[in-house]
Amino acid sequence: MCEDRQSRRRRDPAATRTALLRAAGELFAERGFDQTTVREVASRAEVNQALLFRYFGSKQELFAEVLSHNSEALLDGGSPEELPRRILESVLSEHVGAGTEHTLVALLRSFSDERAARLLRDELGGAYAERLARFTDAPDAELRADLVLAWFFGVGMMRSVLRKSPLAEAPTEVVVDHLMRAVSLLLEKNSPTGGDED
Amino acid sequence: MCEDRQSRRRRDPAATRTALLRAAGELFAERGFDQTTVREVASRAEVNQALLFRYFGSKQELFAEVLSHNSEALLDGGSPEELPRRILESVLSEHVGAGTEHTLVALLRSFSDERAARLLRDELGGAYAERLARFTDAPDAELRADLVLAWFFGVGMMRSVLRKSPLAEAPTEVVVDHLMRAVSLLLEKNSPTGGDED
DNA sequence: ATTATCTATAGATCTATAGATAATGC
DNA sequence: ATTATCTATAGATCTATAGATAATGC
Repeated sequence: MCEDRQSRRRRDPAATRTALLRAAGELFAERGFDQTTVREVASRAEVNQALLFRYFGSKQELFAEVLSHNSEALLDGGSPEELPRRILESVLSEHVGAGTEHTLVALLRSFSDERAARLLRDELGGAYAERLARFTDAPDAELRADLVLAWFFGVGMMRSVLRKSPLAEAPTEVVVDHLMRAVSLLLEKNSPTGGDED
Repeated sequence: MCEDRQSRRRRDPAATRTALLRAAGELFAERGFDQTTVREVASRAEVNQALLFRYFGSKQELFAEVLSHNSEALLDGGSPEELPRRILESVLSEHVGAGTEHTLVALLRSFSDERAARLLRDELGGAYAERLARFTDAPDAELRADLVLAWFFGVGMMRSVLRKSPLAEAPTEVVVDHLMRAVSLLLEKNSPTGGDED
């Protein structure tokens, strides 16, 4: 019998690519790398599944592109002093929404995948931590930055991924306040002319 | 032709069960829930794969049992005052090793799986956070406990799962010192009679 | 006789590719 | 003519189960 076939999409490579990237961003954020299938991505993008491979080569390369795309926007999207707060708010908000860049939740949901983890460690972790390290002149600045980043990720994980109460229900500002207070301890700058230290 | 079959294991239900639990604990810690297959578990336990289902019903139930088993040991395994430090050390150490109870790394690697996440949120998260909340009498004690737990998990994740430098190479004591200092801020007790704290 | 252990496989995935079809650009 | 899009499927998983086999306990 004549199955009704998918109506053929208009030829528009750029739009197809963009649609795939966007759908992938949403789905990775909703389910993580593992649990997202290429068929779901294609389906949400309203694109044939084979095109995903034509444009990105593999599911993993697609993920890498999503991550670097979204991270650039976050790292360079505002004043440097506000970066810690911006990262924090990105992992706290789960509005996997409309036009704007996605949150870091995609990343948080993908920690457990070996291949995704390598990307995180090598490309992203480095970029975020390096920026945070600039906030302090302590000799172990990079370690402190890692600890702060780990906190942000951990909180985002428990709140947006795990949805543990009461953290999941707490107002963003309350969470941000608590964290920023403790973080300023770790990342404070001791002015070289002899400020006090902890 | 006559394939050489698996030599039949001695009948010992208790030992079989234990072997499966132990192998599962190791593998979940090494690879997480998703990436661990029941065949690997059975193989490491030197047990036929079908027995896993006989004894635990499903992969998910096996995971639940591993988690609760390991957590009990951690929660009740020492002085209450030392609990934060014990949790922290558990996520920092990755010695997925011999006889002793496993670390929490199994848990950390499984955040992204929906089914595993439910277990974490409902059973474990609750137990750990509740214990931590006892350390402070702040009105938002439970939220603070969540934030501390999130930090521990986040640090464990970046160190043991992601293996990000320099965090992955830092000595345990250094990491513990940094965290415990900041944590004492969040969990301090303002004794009503006005003694000194921490 | 009971039941722990094992074999074999159903059934349900999922990624990736080869090659057919048809819309565009020259 | 070129190449974006689509069909169909190979090939490789993985969980779970039905039923055969054999070790134990009475």
